[in-house]
Amino acid sequence: MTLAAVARTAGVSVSTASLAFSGLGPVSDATRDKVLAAADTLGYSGPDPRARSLRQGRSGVVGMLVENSVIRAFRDPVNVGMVDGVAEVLGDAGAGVLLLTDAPHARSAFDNAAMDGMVLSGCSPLVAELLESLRRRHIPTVLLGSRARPGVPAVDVDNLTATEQLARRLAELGHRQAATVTLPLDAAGTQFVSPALLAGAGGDTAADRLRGFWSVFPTGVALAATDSTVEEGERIGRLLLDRVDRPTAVVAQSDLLAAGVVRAAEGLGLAVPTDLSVVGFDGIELQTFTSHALTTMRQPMQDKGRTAARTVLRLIEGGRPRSVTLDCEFVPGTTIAPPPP
Amino acid sequence: MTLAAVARTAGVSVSTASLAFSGLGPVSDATRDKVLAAADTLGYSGPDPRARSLRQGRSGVVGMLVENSVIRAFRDPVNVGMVDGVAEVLGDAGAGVLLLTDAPHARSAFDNAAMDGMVLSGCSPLVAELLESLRRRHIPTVLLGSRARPGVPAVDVDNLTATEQLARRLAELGHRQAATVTLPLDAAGTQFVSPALLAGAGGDTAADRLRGFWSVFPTGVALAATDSTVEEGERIGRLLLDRVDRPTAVVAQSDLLAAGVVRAAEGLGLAVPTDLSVVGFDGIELQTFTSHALTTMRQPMQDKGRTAARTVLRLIEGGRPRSVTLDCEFVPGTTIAPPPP
DNA sequence: CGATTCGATCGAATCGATTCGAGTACGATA
DNA sequence: TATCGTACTCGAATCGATTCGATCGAATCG
Repeated sequence: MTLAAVARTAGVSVSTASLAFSGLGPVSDATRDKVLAAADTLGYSGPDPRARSLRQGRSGVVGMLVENSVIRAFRDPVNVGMVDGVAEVLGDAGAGVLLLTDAPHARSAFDNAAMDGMVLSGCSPLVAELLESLRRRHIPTVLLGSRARPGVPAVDVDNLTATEQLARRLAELGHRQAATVTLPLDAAGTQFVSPALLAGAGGDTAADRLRGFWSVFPTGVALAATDSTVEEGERIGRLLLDRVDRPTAVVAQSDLLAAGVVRAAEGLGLAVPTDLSVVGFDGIELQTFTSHALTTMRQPMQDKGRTAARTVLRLIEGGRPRSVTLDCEFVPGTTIAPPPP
Repeated sequence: MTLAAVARTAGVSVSTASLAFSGLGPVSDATRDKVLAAADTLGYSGPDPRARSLRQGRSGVVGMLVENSVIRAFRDPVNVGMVDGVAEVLGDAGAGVLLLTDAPHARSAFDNAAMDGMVLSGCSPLVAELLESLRRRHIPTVLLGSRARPGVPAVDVDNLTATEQLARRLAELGHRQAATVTLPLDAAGTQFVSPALLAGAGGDTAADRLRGFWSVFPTGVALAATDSTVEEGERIGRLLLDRVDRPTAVVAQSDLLAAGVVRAAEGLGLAVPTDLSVVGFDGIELQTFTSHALTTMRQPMQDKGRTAARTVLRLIEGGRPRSVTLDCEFVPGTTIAPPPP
């Protein structure tokens, strides 16, 4: 069923039929009715999106990349929130969301799909490569959760300052011996993070949060997780708490990691916050994970997604939107206290 | 940058350039090199997916619909697992996943996006309407988690039998007074579910699981949740446990709901499983939610997604794949015991 | 040496719409 | 009645590839 067939049946030209359907051009009521009637008779269900997108030069689809597999990415509510924000704004704009991962097997879809724009979230080691591919294809791109690049605006929170604020609270409570659990820092899976290593690192989330931590606790131990999960937080937490120089406070770079640290502490018979203070990052709803109200920094996940989507839409329309830094909000919680005497 | 420009620069015809690029036709090495060199010079990044999809009649995109908003859908790991399975298989096939919701604002994307096929998950009240739209557009569709329709195969587990097995375990332990918490049953948000109401219902997940429950406990009370969340499970759980005819066992239709019921019980000072037995459904990893190992029926979420994706791919290729029913596996857990004397 | 075959290349049709400029007919105005 | 304007309608170009059948040249075979 093509528009041509409908036009023939209705006894009008293809162009008129097109106008009648889209409701754009001046078409008499009689003609429009004829066309719609013919379409109905023939079971024509509207113009073929493929043809339309070729002609119009846009497909009405925006790609959204999340790190790792879908299942790993969406284990963290932060990613879910961001995708939700993106989907909401794009949906309102009549666009669809093509869900992509940086897994190797999804690469072909990434390279071959028709997309008008792209939201690249996370700081995958592949980002540079993917960006280059998108640049060659002239696909307007927005980074979500990493630093802007020339010609590629970014949407993020100020990770450094936010973490600094958290660390400062701990310092003000009297903590001198603090440690941190970072998000994955590099592809190599380094565990013990030294300042030297960080110097070479870029402006990733993990690196910025670590800088914020070190700006308050310059000698604090930093261990990197391999994933942002409760289990991994528990594992690293145990490593930290087993050290001879056991910290009195832990700054975890995500709430999931923080929940793991709390668990590790309780597993070792330490009370939170009396024996150990713990702060997280993200502000996801955690009642379901621990009985504590986690002290953390809430970041606006959905707003990040919405803003990224709006930014990419503006790019698609030819605008030159600027990068956006959104604000975090401190969540007091009940997992910090002065260090034990 | 078009293929035509590349062909001109390389001094060959467009058709030859196309053959050289796709690597399909017989092209001499010399020619191929010339074409690729020209492409490189001009910064041509491969054929335009829009044009290609028009000509080939397929876009390399398969839609996947989840219920509610992204954030609500992905609060339940079951949906995440299914999307992961779908993404995995489609990725391997070189296809992309267009993530759609049944929210009103996403409708335009649903109707206008170029898709070769569609996986409709859940039992949204809109399913009938969406199916009709897809039928008119001749988009091959697979249902995931609801009953097959004429011409539309489905992938699901045997919800009735699986729930029956769970209920039977409870009966065998001596329970006579059991209640159930169902997933949302209808758009109206009915809370107290009567057999009469169920008779009119279709073959939805919630209805089938309820039938399984009633086939063992014909007089058991059934309350419907409005959502599959821990909070909602706790709310309904309290309602059930406040009744004068307090049940000694609760069959929750999802693990999240079950976790909520466990919480409600503990909140009322009841011990699980001594005072109250609770079973769930799904087999998601719940260590993070309760200290109990939930007794439940594990359903293969990712496999459901994978199977649905394979089925839709077969449909796209013109095959006539059959509906598939996957198996569940009983997870003993520690939340059931004989009823208190 | 002529006929046959095969590999490489090309031209042109095609996918299904959108869109622009041109054209037509009708009614209104002077 | 002639002219102008308005409201519709149409034809044709275009988007950027893929693909089929035809052609051409060289190599192989009898």
